[in-house]
Amino acid sequence: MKPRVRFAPSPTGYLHIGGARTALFNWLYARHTGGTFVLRIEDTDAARNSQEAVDVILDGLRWLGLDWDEGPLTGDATGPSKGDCGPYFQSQRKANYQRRVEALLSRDLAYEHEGAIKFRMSREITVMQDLIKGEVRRELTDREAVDPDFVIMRSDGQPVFHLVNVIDDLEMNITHVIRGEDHLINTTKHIALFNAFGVKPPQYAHIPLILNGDGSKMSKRDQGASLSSYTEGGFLPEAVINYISLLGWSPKENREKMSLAETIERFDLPQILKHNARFDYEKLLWLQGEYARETTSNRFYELAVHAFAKAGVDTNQFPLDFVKAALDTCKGKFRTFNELPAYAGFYFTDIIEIDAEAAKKDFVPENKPRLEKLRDAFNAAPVFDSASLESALKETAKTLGVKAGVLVHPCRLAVTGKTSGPSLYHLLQVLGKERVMARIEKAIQTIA
RNA sequence: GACCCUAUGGUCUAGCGGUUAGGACACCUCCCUUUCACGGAGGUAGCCCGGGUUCGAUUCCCGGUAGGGUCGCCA
Repeated sequence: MKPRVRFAPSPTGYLHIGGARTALFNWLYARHTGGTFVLRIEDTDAARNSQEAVDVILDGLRWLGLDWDEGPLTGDATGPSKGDCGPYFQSQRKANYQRRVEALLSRDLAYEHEGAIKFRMSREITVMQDLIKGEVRRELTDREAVDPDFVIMRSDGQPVFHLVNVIDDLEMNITHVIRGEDHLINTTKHIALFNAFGVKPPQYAHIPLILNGDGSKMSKRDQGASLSSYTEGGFLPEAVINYISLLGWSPKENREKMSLAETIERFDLPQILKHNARFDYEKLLWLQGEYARETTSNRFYELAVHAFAKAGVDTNQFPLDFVKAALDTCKGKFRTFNELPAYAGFYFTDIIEIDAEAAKKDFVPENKPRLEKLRDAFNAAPVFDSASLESALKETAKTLGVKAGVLVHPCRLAVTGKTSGPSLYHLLQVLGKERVMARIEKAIQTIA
């Protein structure tokens, strides 16, 4: 039988990076084995659910490219879905839970207590086989020793997580439960419930957690905790996927940067690590830079233009050829697209901001005649292209008896306002003679 | 407090009963270069501690310590 796995998030208004990684591992396992990836929304807690919160999850998974074979098509709990095991919203499965609870009640496997329904839990030591952790023997905690039974239906008639999770996994024929290690201890309850329903439990694979860089628990507000920090942070989904796939899983053979196809090919449960991983933002940035460098032209332009738009710069005000040429000089030189407006904003404004520190160093009196000479040389260049400008600058430097860098730095500062950026000669060509001459002239004027 | 999981450089990891303990990110140096980035060449840095098993433990076992998780009419 082909594996059936599921990602069963609760709509809380954001998608945690750890949740995204759980979804990824489930998805990878399904794709690797030719199995089925089911998306189920655990919205039993009506108080904190909304369609918007569900959309955050659906949009996040779509952005990552984690398509589901069964599950909702929209964030509307009563809306359309695909697959034969629906509804895929727990809020729409009340009747199933009710029926199951009654079955337990009738067999005295559950009982009413203060209006709630409690499940009769065994006091025996539970031994379970986890695909990742191996054999886990669980004794009762001190509280469980007092009362091992647990609530499966609240006094207001709402079913509780443990119950619905098990019933849905059972009714959706889930074969492998791949979930965070925070559920490891819950598993004894789940196995007991499966047994009570007379069904063999699925196989469990508890994956390690993702912690902050300092080893503390990663909560909502921490850097990188929410998937939205990447979707809005100028990241490429393939970079995020690649990075989180490496957290708690190893492809062996010293591989780091891998295509999705290769990850699917290599992914399997036995290679999942047992220990938690810390989130390393720098390494993510490195992968992001690698992938950004490789983006195809049109996608690159699209993402770049979007990044400028977010920063309040409408590149559509400029000729398309100019925009493309400008962006071409930036490719491979930054990491997240959100860095781009600061990196290349000088192309799209006439009011450039000059780095004050750099100005103190480069806009000094002795550089004034040099910049004037350079201006004249540029002005006299037969063609205003990178090659001509480069030779014009180098000739000027030679004439002045200085190294090229002596002219390069003030020139860059004059036309971009910054000390680093795209290749100087290329950016000069893209900027065009008119803008370049004006900016150099302006810089000359500011020097006493 | 009880119960559970885990432990290789700062981080992600490979690995093994005998290895110069490998790779990647980050960091440092140098080269390339107009800057930055890329690329290239080097470098600093690691098997948590204590017992045991063994001719020999980073590797196997036990204990400790540390980190993480769970103990809800949340999911």
